[in-house]
Amino acid sequence: MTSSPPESDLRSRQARGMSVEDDLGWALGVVFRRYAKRSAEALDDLPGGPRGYQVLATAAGEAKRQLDLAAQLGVDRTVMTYLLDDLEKAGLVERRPDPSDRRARLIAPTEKGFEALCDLERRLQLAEDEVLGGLAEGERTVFRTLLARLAVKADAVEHVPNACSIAEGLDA
Amino acid sequence: MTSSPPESDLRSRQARGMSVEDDLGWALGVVFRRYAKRSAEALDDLPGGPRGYQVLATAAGEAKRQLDLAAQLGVDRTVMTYLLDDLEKAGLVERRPDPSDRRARLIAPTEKGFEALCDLERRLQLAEDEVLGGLAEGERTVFRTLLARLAVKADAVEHVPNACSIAEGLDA
DNA sequence: TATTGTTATACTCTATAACTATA
DNA sequence: TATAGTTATAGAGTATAACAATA
Repeated sequence: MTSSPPESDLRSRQARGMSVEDDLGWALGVVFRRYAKRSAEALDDLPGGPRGYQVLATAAGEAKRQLDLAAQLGVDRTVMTYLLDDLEKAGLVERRPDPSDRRARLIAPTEKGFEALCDLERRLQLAEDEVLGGLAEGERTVFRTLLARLAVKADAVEHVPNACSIAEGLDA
Repeated sequence: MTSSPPESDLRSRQARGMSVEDDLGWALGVVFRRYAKRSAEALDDLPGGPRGYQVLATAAGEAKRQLDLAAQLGVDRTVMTYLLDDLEKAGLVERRPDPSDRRARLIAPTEKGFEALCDLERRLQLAEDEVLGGLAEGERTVFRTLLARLAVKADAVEHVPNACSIAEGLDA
């Protein structure tokens, strides 16, 4: 490996007199990458890693068609094919024919898939706890609450019809 | 474009009875991606995008050698070469010979680079404000503070010598 | 002999296009 | 004609390896 000799980004920022507290982007990136890294480790043996988990978790609620699953998780439908190939090979999900449309396949976790999901969720919980390790119990709650509000807002904004799609709908 | 028909991830989670507040990973991902998207838009015309900005901002403090810059930002040294090629072509940074080592190059923003940096920082501030838009003023401060503490902790943990490197140092 | 920086090459991930089978 | 899913292919982005110049 040639890259990333781990020198602290923080140290140099402080040396330059920049206030860390003022840089949302830096903090957000560090925390997110740390969580991403920890959860990727937790999901290491799962085909598709974090995305394999998302597929498993999403399909666990109710059997979903491949294309819907892809749309929901924001992955390309071709990627979804590969992802499901691997998960199916590992015996974690199965493709069932959709009785109402013979072109479509319904994706559902197998029994083994459900068991794996339980275990994975427990491991992810540990990763979360580790990331929040710097905060006291009460602070964690506050942080989670505020973050969740930002996320809900961001999620809504991102999916709200924009000016263009509204305009398209209007010219009827 | 075939991918990502924007259906709300949130809606489906709620339909499944999962509590959003409990899922740190989901919230962190949504908020981070939203910030990443907004800041990428803000840095659209800058060679290298967000990473070009990081290079510019880091080199602005004091001229740095390419390899140090690469290590600090966690990018491969070969990627740094391409990045600097583009930034130099745009007239934003210059490679100066290091007087103390003729192999090395010191990277420093040009005057144009400094001007661009000012403008970019202003644009990034707007992106930050947009992401934090869901919170009241006092809440923003709390959120920033808690996030910063997590980030500082995570940054330290990530760069602290681990058991292996400590052991290596011991057998002297 | 080791290190800085460059270049060429290979690999990984993802998207595009073309295909089949249904509708 | 349009859609669900598959496959093959091409395209970014990134890393690996070999190289020249210097230490």
